[in-house]
Amino acid sequence: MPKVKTAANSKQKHDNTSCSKSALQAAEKRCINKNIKFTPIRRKVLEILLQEHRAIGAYAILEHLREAGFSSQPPVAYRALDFLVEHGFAHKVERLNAFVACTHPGSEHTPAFMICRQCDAVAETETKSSGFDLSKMEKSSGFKIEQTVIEAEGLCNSCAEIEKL
Amino acid sequence: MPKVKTAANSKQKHDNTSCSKSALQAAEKRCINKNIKFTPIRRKVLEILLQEHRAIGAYAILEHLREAGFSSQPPVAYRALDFLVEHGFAHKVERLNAFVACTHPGSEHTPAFMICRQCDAVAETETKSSGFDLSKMEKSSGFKIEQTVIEAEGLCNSCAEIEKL
DNA sequence: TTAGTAATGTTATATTATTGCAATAGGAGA
DNA sequence: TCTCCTATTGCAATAATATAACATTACTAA
Repeated sequence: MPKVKTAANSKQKHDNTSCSKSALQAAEKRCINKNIKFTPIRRKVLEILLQEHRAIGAYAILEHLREAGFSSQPPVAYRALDFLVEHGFAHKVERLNAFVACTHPGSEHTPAFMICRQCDAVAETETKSSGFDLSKMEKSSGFKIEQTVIEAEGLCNSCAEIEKL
Repeated sequence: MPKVKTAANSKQKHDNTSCSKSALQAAEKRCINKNIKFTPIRRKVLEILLQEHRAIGAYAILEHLREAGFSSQPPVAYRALDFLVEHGFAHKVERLNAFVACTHPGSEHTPAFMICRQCDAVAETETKSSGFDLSKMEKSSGFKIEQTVIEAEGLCNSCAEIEKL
């Protein structure tokens, strides 16, 4: 089973301070529109996910919360994550038992993830644009799909390049 | 998070004694051909999965092992499961953190699962026949896929019928 | 036979997640 | 404003899932 690494372990770099900021503002706006509460804890957890810019486990999130002076018992993280996932601000990556900020919140979508086993980057794509036709599966089986988990594990472009050398 | 139920909780019935038997024999044969060892523990765990006929957790397997007089520490189950998964006799259903016997072992395939949230049935289909084109995803992203997890959760045909009433 | 490897036994512990209940905050209506 | 209601948070305990580490046994092949 793959382990969730921290940003420090990863080769991927990205200054996400500014995009994290705007994503938080967008989330705030959406919560007001939907009349749901974007409380400090929820906001902080989303901020952590955005900063991290990869999938991280609930207990890693708890550490960040503790450092930031928030209460840090497991339910705190899980409840915030439940909220974020339920409202489409984050996703759970089942393969990693970890969570990641949604890269295109606001639109209803079925996410598909590509998880690099080398650098731990998690890229999210929309199902539709990635060759998946769920409706076909529904039709042929009579199964009524409510939720799907689509996760590919392998090597991202840059790690594959490196491996060639 | 959905809980893994036991056969007793499920509405689905199926006498799997005979098909379990032939599946075990087939597995045995395959192991001889591949020159890998189908030890009593591994055989028993596969038998449990086949009998169960749905996804069950490692600790449920351990109980069965204990009842059957096998050693029942967690590593026993996890090692057998690793073996079965590695050699295509079983799959892990990530969404449930549970394991299920492969319904068409022997052929290389990328499985896709449909998990009924009501009766817990897990149906396996082949990716190709169910509207997924992974190669498209690979091409457009440059990501080299090594393994995929495709799991749909929803209502199976019969549970959907019942719900209509 | 003996050295090497694969498999098993066993203990301990790590990691992930939930339950249950008390305390508090914030909003809607009297 | 007060009061009730509900949502959220705080907190302690524990459940559920999974792995590490190392000793022992069994099988295999030179």
